[in-house]
Amino acid sequence: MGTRGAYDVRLAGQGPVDQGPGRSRVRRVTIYSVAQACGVSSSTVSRAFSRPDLVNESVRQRILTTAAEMGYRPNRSARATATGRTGMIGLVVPDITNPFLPLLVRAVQRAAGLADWSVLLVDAEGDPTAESQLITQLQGQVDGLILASPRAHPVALREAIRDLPCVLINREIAGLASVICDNSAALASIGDHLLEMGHHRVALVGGPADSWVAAQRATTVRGWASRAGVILDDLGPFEASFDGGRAAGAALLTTDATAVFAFDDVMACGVLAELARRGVTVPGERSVVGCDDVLMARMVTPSLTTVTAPTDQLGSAAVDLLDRTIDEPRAGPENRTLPGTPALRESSGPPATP
Amino acid sequence: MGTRGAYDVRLAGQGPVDQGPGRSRVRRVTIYSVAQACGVSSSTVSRAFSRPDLVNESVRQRILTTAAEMGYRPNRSARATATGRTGMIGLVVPDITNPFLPLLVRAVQRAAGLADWSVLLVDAEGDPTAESQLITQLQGQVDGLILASPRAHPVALREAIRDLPCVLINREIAGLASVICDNSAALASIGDHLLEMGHHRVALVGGPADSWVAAQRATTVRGWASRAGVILDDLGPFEASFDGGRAAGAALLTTDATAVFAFDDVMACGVLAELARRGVTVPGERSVVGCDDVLMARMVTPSLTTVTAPTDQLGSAAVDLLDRTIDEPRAGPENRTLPGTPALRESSGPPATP
DNA sequence: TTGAAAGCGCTAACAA
DNA sequence: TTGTTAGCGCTTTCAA
Repeated sequence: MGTRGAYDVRLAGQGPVDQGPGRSRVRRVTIYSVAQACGVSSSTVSRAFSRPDLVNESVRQRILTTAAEMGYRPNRSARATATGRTGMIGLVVPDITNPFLPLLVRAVQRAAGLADWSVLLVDAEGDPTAESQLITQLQGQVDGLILASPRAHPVALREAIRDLPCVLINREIAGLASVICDNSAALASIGDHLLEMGHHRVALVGGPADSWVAAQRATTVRGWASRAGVILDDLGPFEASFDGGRAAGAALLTTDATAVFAFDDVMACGVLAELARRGVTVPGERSVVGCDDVLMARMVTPSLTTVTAPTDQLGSAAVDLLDRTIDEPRAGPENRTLPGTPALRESSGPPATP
Repeated sequence: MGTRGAYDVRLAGQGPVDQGPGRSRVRRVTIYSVAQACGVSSSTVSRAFSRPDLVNESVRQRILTTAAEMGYRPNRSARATATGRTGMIGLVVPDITNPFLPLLVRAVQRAAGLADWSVLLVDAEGDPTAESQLITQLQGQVDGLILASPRAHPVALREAIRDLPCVLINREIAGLASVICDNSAALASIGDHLLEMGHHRVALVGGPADSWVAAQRATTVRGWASRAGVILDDLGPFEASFDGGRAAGAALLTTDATAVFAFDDVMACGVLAELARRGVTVPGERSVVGCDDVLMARMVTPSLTTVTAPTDQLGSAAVDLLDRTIDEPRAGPENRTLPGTPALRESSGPPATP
């Protein structure tokens, strides 16, 4: 006799159901109780939910109705033990207080929800080594991983990931799938615009030295400057924070650059604040350009010229790639690139003609 | 013979283990493989991880070592089916792009992590009715719920929560546990400070009409004003957003108030921006006070006088209460109140004497 | 289209 | 302190 047989018998009985060791919850609604109420077998109820096509339409309707009446909710854990899939993906972010990340989190959650996935968010609180530890802890708890611009060392990352399907956002590591926001065209276009307005000397405020994104953006700006024949003051690296931006603002004033590309919007806000503190006008005396287009970029005064990241597409592309990686683990890692778009606002304008 | 017996036999055999229907993953490391490698029973391995005190020290060490070597990771889903506990809590936020929430999310995650809980973050994207739906979907997936300043209707909330243990943050609903940030003392103290500096007419920029927090803060400010004998211009309600703040800024200029309490920092930033746009100086012509002390409050120019919320304590108190609610479901709901603290910055000062 | 039965990996009574 | 065993709620063969 199978284990289930005994259970069925008990369920049919009158006495209180022994919920097993250590449990004393209210009797839960399971496929068995629904099955009994419908006069069908538990397998049919199971199928009604997970393989609806395999069940007679009218029977299915009946099951769905009574299940709803009884308040049945499939037990995800049980399903997970049976199928080997948890239906969850881990989303690891380096620092949830970075205002770009909530936008990305929302995008990922939305896309994941459409594919009926839950998202386990994990915040490394700005500590790169924590990233790999947290990933290790996610092993066995999720079906796959999305790592948003991870800062951890590639070797540590690989080790932590093991053979969990994984997609990177805004970072490339050989052998792993990734979704990249390419800001080169947008930054070049903003650069050209600055040039047209009369900026012939431009500064670059570099982000952290170990940041993949910072390196990308720096390369882009340097490339544009040399192509455009613009003198570039290469400042940094700075910490990618508001205070880092203030330091950069101070450094900027030691140069003759009339415009500046900051690593991201947060730093650009720091630059704006420092310039304001010192009575330097924007865009009159200096034009300031950010990157990402976080909510704050519209809120500061003057509002920030920046590059809008395609957050929603980044999120859904990441989920999409992860989906494939999970379904076909042996397919080579796919990489996708999405362009940012320029957003010209108040912080850029023609330089004051002295 | 129990189900396990058959499995053990198979494991001991040579042929490839049938991973069950639909599965073709690499053979996973389970307590059984570890047990076999150690020459102990699977229960001992299980205990070594979940009840270490019940296992002989030396045996335990051996198990832990070989488990680590083999790369064993406990399967949370299996544990969950067996114990009826998922080890996860759901954290529902009304709108993750509200800059106060990432701080709270981090606090909750940190506290939860210490209690060995994972956090399933769910974002209602600003839609109050979505909140209850999302909560319903969490049923059977989490052991408990933390609802951060939920906006949904109490009846809908109750229905969605059912008998899931639940703790509210910054909202009170009869019968549910809650953790509240009480800003009344801090706001009154800031108010007194304004008064001392010579502000005798003050405006209140109210948040959304259906917001519990907005109602609390409004009541507090009104109470302070009447006690202090200050004329209060009661503006609003406004949308709790940057643009709502701008609208409020415009409305503020129709009054003679020299200082303003905004519902929260985001709105205060909107007020600042609108005043700046119109060439009104802060704090010279108007003083502006926010609430929450989000990161942005330090970043704007002038920096924002506000009330600092005890984010970390809110998070750990919520987790703590949830812990109790889960362990003792029949204990009455506990409520805890934590005070905010005043943060005087640049946006408040003596009114210009014309 | 359905049901019986075995099994997912783990826990926890119970007995030894 | 350890092993035996039944069971958690679900999925999925296999046979009917």
